[in-house]
Formats: sequence, C-alpha cells, structure tokens
Amino acid sequence: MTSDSTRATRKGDQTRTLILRTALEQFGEQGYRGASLRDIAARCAISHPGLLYHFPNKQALLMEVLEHRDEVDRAEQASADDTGIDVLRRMVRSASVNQSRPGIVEMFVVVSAESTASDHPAHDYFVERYARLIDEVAQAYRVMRDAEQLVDGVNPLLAARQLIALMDGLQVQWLLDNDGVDMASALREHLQRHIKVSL
Amino acid sequence: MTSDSTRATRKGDQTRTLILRTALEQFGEQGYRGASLRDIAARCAISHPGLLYHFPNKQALLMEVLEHRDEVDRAEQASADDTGIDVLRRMVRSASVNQSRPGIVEMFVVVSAESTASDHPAHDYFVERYARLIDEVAQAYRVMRDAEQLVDGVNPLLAARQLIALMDGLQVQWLLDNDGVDMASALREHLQRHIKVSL
DNA sequence: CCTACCGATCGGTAGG
DNA sequence: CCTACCGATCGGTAGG
Repeated sequence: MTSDSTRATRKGDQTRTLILRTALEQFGEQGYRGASLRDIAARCAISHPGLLYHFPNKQALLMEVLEHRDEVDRAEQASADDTGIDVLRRMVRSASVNQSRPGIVEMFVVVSAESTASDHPAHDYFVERYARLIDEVAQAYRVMRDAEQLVDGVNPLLAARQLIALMDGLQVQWLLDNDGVDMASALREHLQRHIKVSL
Repeated sequence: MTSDSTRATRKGDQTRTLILRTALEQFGEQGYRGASLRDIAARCAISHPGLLYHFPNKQALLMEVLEHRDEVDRAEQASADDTGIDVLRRMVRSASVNQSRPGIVEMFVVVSAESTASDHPAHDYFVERYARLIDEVAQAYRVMRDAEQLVDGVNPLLAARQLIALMDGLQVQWLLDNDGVDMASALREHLQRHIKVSL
C-alpha cells in the first residue's frame, strides 16, 4: 500500500512540479496578469482545465510558485543558521548562483514590481518577504558591529536596506544586459566598503 | 488665424495630456499588459475609441507616456549641462522629488521590470535609457576622479551601475513601505562613501 | 470625438 | 485529467 500510494503520488507530483516550473517562467516573461493559464498548460502538454485540476485558480498557482521557490532555496542553503558575515557571504553566493538562472531572476523582478500595487495577489507576500529579509541582514550587520568588524558609522538597518536594494537593482540591469553586469562582484565591492574584514 | 489654431490645438492638447497622465497611473498600477484602454479612457470621461483618436494604439500610448515623462523631467532640471558632483547631486534631488510622486515611481518600476522581456514594446527604450544613464553617471565619476575627489579604488563605471541599481531597488522598498525608507538619504549616505568632498 | 461591432482571448465551471 | 461551454473583457476598426 505504501508503494502504491507512493507511485500514485509521484506521477501527480511530477506534473505539479512541471506546472510550477513552467508557470514561473511565464510569470517572469509575461508578468502575472500577462501570463495565461492556457499558455502555461499548453507548455505542459495538458489542457487548461487540466491545470486547474492541480491548482484551484491562477492566484493559488502564483502563490505556490513563490512558496515552491522559497522551499527549494531553503533546501539548497542547508545552513540557515548563519550569522554575521556568513549572511553577507550567502547574499553574494546567491547573486552568483542567480547569474545562471535568468528565469528565476526575471520572475522575482517582474512579480515583486507588480506586487507594489496593494491589490496584487502577491502584495502581502512581498511586504512580508522584504521585512524578513531586511531584518535578517540588519541583524547580521549588528552582530558584525558588536564584533567591531564594521566600518565606522555604518547603520545596520540602513546598510541592510541598501544591500538588498543594490541586489534588486542589479538584477534589472543584468536582465537588460547580461554581459555588462557581474552582480556578485558588484555586491562584493559594495560590501567591502562597509566591513573591515575580508569576505 | 493664429489665435484660432492655438485655441483649437489647446483643447486637444488638454485631452492628450489628461490621457497621458491617466495612462501613466494605470500602467503603474496594473502594468502595461494589465492596464486596459477602456479603463484609461473611462477615467478621462471618453470612450476607448475616443482615446484611439488621440493615440493610434496601446504601444504608441505607452511610448508617448515614457517620452512625455522624459520631456517634463528635462524641462524641470533646466541645467542639463551638469558635470561631476552636480550630476550626483541631481540624482539625490531626483530621489527626493520622487518621494512625492508614487505614481511616477510605480510606473517606472513596473514597466522597466516588464521590459526586461525582449519582446516587450518598451524593451529597446529601457535598454537605451539605462545605457545613457549609466554613461552619464560614469562620466561624472570620471570627472571627479580626475579632480581627485573620489575615494581610492572607486571604479567610475561600476560605481555608476551601483548607484543606479541602489536607486531602483530603493524604489521597490519605498513603494512597499513608504514610511520605512528615505530614498534620498539612503542615496546620500551611499554616495558619501565614494567621494571625498561633501554633497 | 461617438456608437456599434469584430474576432480573439481570458479565468473558471459543468460534467464526465 | 478531458471536452464543451460560460460570461467578461480585450485591442482595434468601420462609419459617421
């Protein structure tokens, strides 16, 4: 029975994962409103009511795409208990990894921009996401300040906002001109002006 | 005859300007694809074929919205022959002014993000816009380097990309949390780490 | 500038 | 998972 239910789940899970991957691409290329369920479904070789068998509606699909990305990222990072400089190193590492994933970068750039409208289905998600991210990085800066690893006058909260803003802005430039921008080294150079120790 | 044609033009121009302003708002709130000509037209109290009497199609409307903004900005700045530190001061000033124009900020954030897709109608516009902007700021950094006003090791082109990325990223955070971010002072603080002189 | 209309496409449901 | 269908909405045109 275990193997039966496992096998049964597996097929459906594969389709679900394919839909999630395809939807991420399309939300990136066309935006949330611009992407159509029919187009996403066709790319998965199913009908659009077939897609709606797996996800109740378009909003739910978007939210599951976002949450699926977070889960995969969490799994990749392994050590989520980083503190201080390790958090900053992880940001640079993440920028480096992103340079081989234009689809994921585009999706976050486009959907986070759309989500600034307060009636966007992912508005609350991004408000909460930024609050969490800024908090985490600010805390890392605070730990470094207490260890006297920060350049004088660096404000942890402001520096956190600046670092994340820089990362977001570089992604737009990188998407418009892949070869003109090296996101990871631009971040590293910036960080090195904030901290005394070496990254 | 002069006064007749002036009066005749004036009415049409007023409607055109109203449409441009309303379209800017809607492109910001709904994105280019998400905004509808019918909705924009209704907010101007005309029919949507009425709107299409002034603009041949949706793409042309978007392009005219973007160009209209550039014209107004150019007119406001007055002194476009700034060099060196004046260019950086203008960037900070611009961030400060933007903090009273959420509609304009949202429009640029959303449409520039959408435009990273190579088939977006404003793709070429934004590729060209970023190239020009980065060039201008990089040139300002170069002038300052030659005047020995730059902190050691600052690379003009990289610093230009970072400054513009920071500005773009701060706009997203500001749109999501107006009270949590002061774009102008975040920019000023960043710039002061790159230059020896006072802003 | 308007009304009336076009074909295309959308998200979602019924029913199997 | 499918076919068939729904009402709503889209950008754009005809003709005035």
